[in-house]
Amino acid sequence: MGQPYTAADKRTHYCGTLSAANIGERVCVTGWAQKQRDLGALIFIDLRDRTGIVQLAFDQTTNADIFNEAFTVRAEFVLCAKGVVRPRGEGAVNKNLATGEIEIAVDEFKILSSAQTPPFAIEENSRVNPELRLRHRYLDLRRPDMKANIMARSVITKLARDYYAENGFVDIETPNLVAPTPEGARDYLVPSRVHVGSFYALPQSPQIYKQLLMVSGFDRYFQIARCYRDEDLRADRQPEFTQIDTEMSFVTAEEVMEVHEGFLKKLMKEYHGIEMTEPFLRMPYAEAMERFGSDKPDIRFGFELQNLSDLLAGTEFKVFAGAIAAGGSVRAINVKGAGSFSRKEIDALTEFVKTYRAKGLAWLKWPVGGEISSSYAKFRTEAENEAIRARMGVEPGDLVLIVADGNNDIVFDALGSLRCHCAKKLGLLRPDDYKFLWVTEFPLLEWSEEDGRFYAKHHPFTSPMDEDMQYLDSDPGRVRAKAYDIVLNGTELGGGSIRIHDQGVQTKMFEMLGMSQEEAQTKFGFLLEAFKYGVPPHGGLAFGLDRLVTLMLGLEDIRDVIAFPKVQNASELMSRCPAPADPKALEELGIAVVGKKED
RNA sequence: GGCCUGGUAGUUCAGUUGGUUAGAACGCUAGCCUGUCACGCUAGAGGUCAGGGGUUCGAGUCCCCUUCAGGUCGCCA
Repeated sequence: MGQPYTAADKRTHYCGTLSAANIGERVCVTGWAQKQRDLGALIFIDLRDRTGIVQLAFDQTTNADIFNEAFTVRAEFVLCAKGVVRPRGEGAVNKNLATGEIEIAVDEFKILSSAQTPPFAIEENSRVNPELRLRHRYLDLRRPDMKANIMARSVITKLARDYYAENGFVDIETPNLVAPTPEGARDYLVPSRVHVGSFYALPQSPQIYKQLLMVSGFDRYFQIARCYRDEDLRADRQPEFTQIDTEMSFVTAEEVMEVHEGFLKKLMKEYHGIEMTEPFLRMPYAEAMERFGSDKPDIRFGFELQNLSDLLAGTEFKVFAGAIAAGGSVRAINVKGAGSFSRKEIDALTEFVKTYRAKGLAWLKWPVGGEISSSYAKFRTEAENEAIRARMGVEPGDLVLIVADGNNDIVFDALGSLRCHCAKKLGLLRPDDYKFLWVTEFPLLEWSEEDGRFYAKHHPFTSPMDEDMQYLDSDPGRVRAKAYDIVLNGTELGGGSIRIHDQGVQTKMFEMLGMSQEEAQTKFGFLLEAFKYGVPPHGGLAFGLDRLVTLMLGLEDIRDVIAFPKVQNASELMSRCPAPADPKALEELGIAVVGKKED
C-alpha cells in the first residue's frame, strides 16, 4: 500500500540538514514517520532520515485533503513531503532538536509506504532484548545510535583506504574460496560440485596469498578482507569478521610497526582530534607476561604483578610451598585502595580466578589504622609480611591478592585477568583514555602437552629472531619470533610478523612442527616453489577492523558495529541461517548428512 | 564440550511464604482537542507466564528435561 514514487518526488534536502538558513525555501524531504501528533485541527509529523528529524506541519483549515492524508500516518510510514520551510511560532521552538527552530508547512504530500507498528520503538538507547533486535535488525539499524555506529565504521574504513593508498599500498583482492588450512582454527568448508568429494575452505586470513603477492613484486599490498573461522563466539569475536590486511616487502619489523602506527595516529587525530606525537610504547612478550600476566596488557592502570616466590621460600603454607616446589610460582598484585573490599567481594574474586583454573586466591589486607589480616593467618610471619609490603609498595588501605600454582601459565592468566577485573570494579577504566602498546618478541613456538609437539604461536611462516636462530635445534621453546601485536587498552587490535623468506628456514620450520617433507610439499608446495624464484624479505600486519571500530566508538560489543552479526551459536536470527540444504543440492555435491549430533 | 545468568501483554518490567479473575508504564485501537514535540483528556483491546513433564487440594512461583538468548572457560596457528 503506497503511492508511486516519481522523478518529481526527488528529495532536495536531508531532514537533519535543514535550518533557519532555509526559511522561505520550498523543499522536498523523504523519510520515515518517527511520530505523528494529532492536535485536532493541527497535525505534526516528525520525519526521520539518516541525518536526523524535521517537523512537518499540517493545518486542516489550509488544506483539508492533505490533512486527511496526514491523519492516517502511523509510525514508520514512508513519506514524501513538499512545502515551504518556515520558522516555528513564538514559544514553539524545540531546543532539544537540531532542526527545532523550523518546520515544513506541507503543501504536497505522499504516503510512499505504510507500515506495521514495529515490535520495538525506533529510538536511541532503547533497552530491548538483543534477540528481538537481531530478528528485526533492519529496524534496529534505524535507531540513531546503531546508525551512527555503522556510519562511523564507514568513515574509519575510508580513513584506512586513504592512508594506505597514500603510503603506496596496492589494494588487491584475494580469493574467498581457498585451500583448507592445515593448522589453526577450524575452517568453514565449501563443497565443490565439479569435484565431488573435494572442498574449498573460506579463508581464515589472506596470509599465503599476500605473501605470494610480495613474491610477485607488488611491494605493498592492502585489502579490507573478510575472514572466517569456525570457532565459538564471544562478545568480541564473530565467525566472520573483517581485517585491514597488509603486507610489505624489504622491511624490518620496526618499519612495519612505524607504518601502521601512523595509521592509528591518523585515526586518533582525524576521528578523535587527539594528537599522538610520541612513538607507541614497545614491550617484549616476556616483560608483558612478567608485569601484567598477559600478552595484551591494559596499561591504563597499575596493579602490576610481582613474583613473591623468593620471599616465601621458607613458608609453611603448603599452597605456596607446593606451587614453588612444582616449578611454578607465587605472584601477587597490589590492588590500591581495595582494602575496603568485603569478605563477600573477596569471595567473588576467588570465584573469578577459579574460572581461570587457579585453585584459590590468598589475600593480605593492610587496613587504615588496623591490624594486618589475611586468608592464611596461621602461616604467615612478620618478616614475610614486611618483605611483601616492601616489594608491593603497600600502603594502608591496600589489598594484596596472591595466586600460587605449579603452572605459571595459570598464575599469569588468573592474575592478569584479575587485575583488569579489579580495575573495572573500581571504575578505573576510562574508555576515552587510549593507551596503545606494541607487544614484541613473541615466542615462535608453543608446546602442546596434549599432542606432544610444538605449534606455531603465530603461524608457520613467522620468522625467528636472528639472534635466536642458534636455538632452533637445541631449545626450540626458547626461540623468539619477529612477531608483534598492537594492543589498545587490553584488546588485541592486530598483529603481524616478518615472514620467513629463506626456503631452508621455512623447511626447518615445517620440520619443527612435525610436518614431513611430503606433507609440507602437499600443503604448501606452491609456496615453497614460489620461494625458489626470488622472494623479497617481507612482513605485514592485520588489524581486526570490527574491534578497532568498537574501541574507537567506546563500545564493548563487536556486534554493535556489524550490520548483520551472528549470535552465540553462530546462526543469524533474521535470515535463519545456517539451514538444512536442499536434498537435490546435496545429491549433486555427493554429500550425505548422516545425522545430527545427539549429545 | 563445561560452568553461570535470564525468558511474565507489542516493549520494558513488577508479581510477597505456592492461594480468588496475573498487574503497571509505554505502545496500540477509537473518540475529543489549533502550536505539539515524552502533546493532553476519555474509553477500549491485548497474556500458551518460552515449551514439556513432575510435586501439590492448588504452580507464573518449587523440582526435572528441552529450547532460545546472554556471559565465560576450553577453543580462537
